[in-house]
Amino acid sequence: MTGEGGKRRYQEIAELLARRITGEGYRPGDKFPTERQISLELGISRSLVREAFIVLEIEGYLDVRKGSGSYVAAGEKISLNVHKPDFGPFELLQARQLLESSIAGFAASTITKHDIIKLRETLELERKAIDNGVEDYFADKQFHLLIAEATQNSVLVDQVADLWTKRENSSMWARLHDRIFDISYRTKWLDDHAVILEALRHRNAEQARSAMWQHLENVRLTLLELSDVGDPEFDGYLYTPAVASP
Amino acid sequence: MTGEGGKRRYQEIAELLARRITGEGYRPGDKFPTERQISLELGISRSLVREAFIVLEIEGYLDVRKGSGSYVAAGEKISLNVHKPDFGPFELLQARQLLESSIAGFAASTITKHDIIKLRETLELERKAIDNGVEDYFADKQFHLLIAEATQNSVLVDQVADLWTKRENSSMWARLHDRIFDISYRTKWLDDHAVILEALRHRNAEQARSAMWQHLENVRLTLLELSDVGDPEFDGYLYTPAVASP
DNA sequence: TTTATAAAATTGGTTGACCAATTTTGTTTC
DNA sequence: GAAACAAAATTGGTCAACCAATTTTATAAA
Repeated sequence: MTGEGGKRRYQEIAELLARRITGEGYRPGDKFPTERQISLELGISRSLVREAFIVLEIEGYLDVRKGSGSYVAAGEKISLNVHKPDFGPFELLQARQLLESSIAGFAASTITKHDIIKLRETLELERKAIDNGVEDYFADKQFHLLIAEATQNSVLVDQVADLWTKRENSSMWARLHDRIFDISYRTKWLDDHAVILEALRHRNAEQARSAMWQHLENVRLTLLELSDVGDPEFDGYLYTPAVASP
Repeated sequence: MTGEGGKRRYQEIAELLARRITGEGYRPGDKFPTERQISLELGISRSLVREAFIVLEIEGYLDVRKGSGSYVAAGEKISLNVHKPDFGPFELLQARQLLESSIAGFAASTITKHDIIKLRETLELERKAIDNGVEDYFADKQFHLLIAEATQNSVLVDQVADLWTKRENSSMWARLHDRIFDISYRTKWLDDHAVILEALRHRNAEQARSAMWQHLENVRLTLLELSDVGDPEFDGYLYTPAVASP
């Protein structure tokens, strides 16, 4: 705790002032000396005092108000909001439609026999999952990632994986997932996947691109139906289908 | 105790930087940009950045050393990003060519007057940077990010930002950057940017897509010339130009 | 070439000056 | 005397300049 010669100056000042707050009968709401008063008293610059005040503020000792002064706080530590942005389902789908359709088109020119085999296996896995009433979307995700891998470009794989991470972290998407009981649409999406794979197998870029686009458009339309349009965060009307060049 | 509008400035900056540390693949011990670099990047004074650094140090994100710099600290706050993938320059360029050309095409249909103004300002900033012999690529990056923002889709912005993060973390790219002395090609790239902006201004999707593709193709060709083809990690022959549908 | 040393550049540390929001004080008006 | 308004003082907010520790680079010696 102490003894380290390399301790930063503002820390020492902060500890000194913290002791003063806890030990000299200050009560929450009481006015604390101003930055200038402390700097004058300790014979140091105000910036240094200010840095110490910042420590005391996030530690929950002080409440600093511009133009007014600093006041003793109740003692709740301030926590940083490090949360990553929360993307809406339809904003995500618009982005996926644009990016993944391009990726599928490119993959048609780079896909290998091995990629096709793995895609076929994943498609079979999807079919079984639906037959067995499995709820998760593991195979679905796997299918889309495999297409990215078929480009032989790990940046594109990483980008698609990131899109799925964004989906999994989307609070709105989670809410939407709870409303989905019917699984009839899953067979429809499975058919979509089969069409995509067939286009890739023929190395037909335009068909692959178009099939992926249509697949995500089908997903979008289904989600639009299943959505609670009354939800204030509903973003289905904000994001229209995306194409690189109409 | 919620997100009141009157949040203090240093706290917002601290949160921004904390997100950067947790979200951009930083590992304990990694060097973090200096106070001056951040202040320049964000266009604020160093004191403000310094206050944010103090918060980050207290919260266990950073380890600040006088005369040396700031380093990502080891602690529970830092998620163990065990793997920090290192992408090659040409693999990155191939991905960017595919994705950013699609994004530029889409942006042509969504761009606003305000977006165009900001793009024009950034273009002017690029011109001045070249005239003054500024070495960094800040304005270049800004231009590409603004095009993503012109789609009005924050997912696409985040994806493009991720591409630039990958570039900044690329060891091979850093090595390549050191070999580049001539700046004649920068005026060429500036012209490319002007062409892209002009296509966007006319809301011509196909031209915008094509212009962005050609721009990144020009970058690729230049880098191919400047590369040390003897480097065992040189990946220039592995990744050919990418198109969604030829 | 390797090592030792000094100069230069870079980095965080500190300070004082000025800006903007708030509070206090003074003046006017009824 | 009370209320309304304006002026002044006080407060934290922001900035640019300079200081000191460290690192990097250049130079000299072995």
